[in-house]
Amino acid sequence: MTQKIEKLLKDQGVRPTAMRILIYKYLLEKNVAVALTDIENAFAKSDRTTLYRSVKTFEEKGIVHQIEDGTGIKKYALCEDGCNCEIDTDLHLHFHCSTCNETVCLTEHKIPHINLPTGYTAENVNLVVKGICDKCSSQQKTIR
Amino acid sequence: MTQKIEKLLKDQGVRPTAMRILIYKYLLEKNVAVALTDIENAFAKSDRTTLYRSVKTFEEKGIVHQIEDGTGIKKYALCEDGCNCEIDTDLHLHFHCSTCNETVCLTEHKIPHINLPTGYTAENVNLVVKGICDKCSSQQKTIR
DNA sequence: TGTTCTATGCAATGGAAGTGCATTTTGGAA
DNA sequence: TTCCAAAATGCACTTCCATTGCATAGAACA
Repeated sequence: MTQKIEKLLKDQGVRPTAMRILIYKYLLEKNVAVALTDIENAFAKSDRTTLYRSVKTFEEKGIVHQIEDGTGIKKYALCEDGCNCEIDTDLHLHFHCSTCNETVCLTEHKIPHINLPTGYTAENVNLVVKGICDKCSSQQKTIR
Repeated sequence: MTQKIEKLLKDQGVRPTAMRILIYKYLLEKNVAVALTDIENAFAKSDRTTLYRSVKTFEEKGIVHQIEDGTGIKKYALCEDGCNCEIDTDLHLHFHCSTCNETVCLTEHKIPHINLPTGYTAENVNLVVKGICDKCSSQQKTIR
């Protein structure tokens, strides 16, 4: 496992330090997009700056992508296999649950093509749906 | 003009103070979504808190809507006539220009219906396209 | 006119992102 | 193996924006 991650990081041109491997593992086991603060809380021993810069590096090397989920807090999630973060092919929508406050990547849901007025050029599309996620809505049912 | 705004505010249950009328006028003449800082710069005389709370009140009363354009800075724009900020009817997309840094509401462009996985309920949809706006792209042409 | 509710202004707080610099660690060359 | 240079880490700050508490000014209404 660790070796796989190590190889993966190396392949992307990122030195597989102990901390980075841990961060990668953390992102892997969380299936939601996480904020820097989340990572910080998970690794109280490490400094925020290290985490910040590690994630930044991951982002530059195409290992994670940043998500703006409308909360104003930047979230990060691992890219899918073969993701180039390219417009019209890789862009999926994100769902932000207003109950549990988690943001998930709905990678199978591609963003439909958007027609813009003349003169406008799109470089990036960000689609966030806010509502209640499946976990929260099923919990609600159970309680009642 | 001022009287129209005054009536409009009253109708929405907002006391039409001098400051609020000015803010409303400002939002009206800007056809882009503005940040609190923008309003602050436009009215250096007034306190940031006043502006903050005025806009907040506007938002609560359905006079403006808040926009998350992916910059992490909250933007505000006047609601269209008859806008209820309702899903599937009023939701339009926003365009953020990475050159001039302005965010416009493309109100005529409604967001296509999104199919979510089972268990997910949508309350709100936010679609932001980032790229170059018409003004900036035509300027570029002119320069070259 | 007086009372009460609302709006305003000032000061301060808090959260998150980002930077500069010193120190440690790591990988590779000698 | 040892040493050097580059990269990573940790600490201390800074900045920017959002938000709140409290005291004061102002408006509406009895």
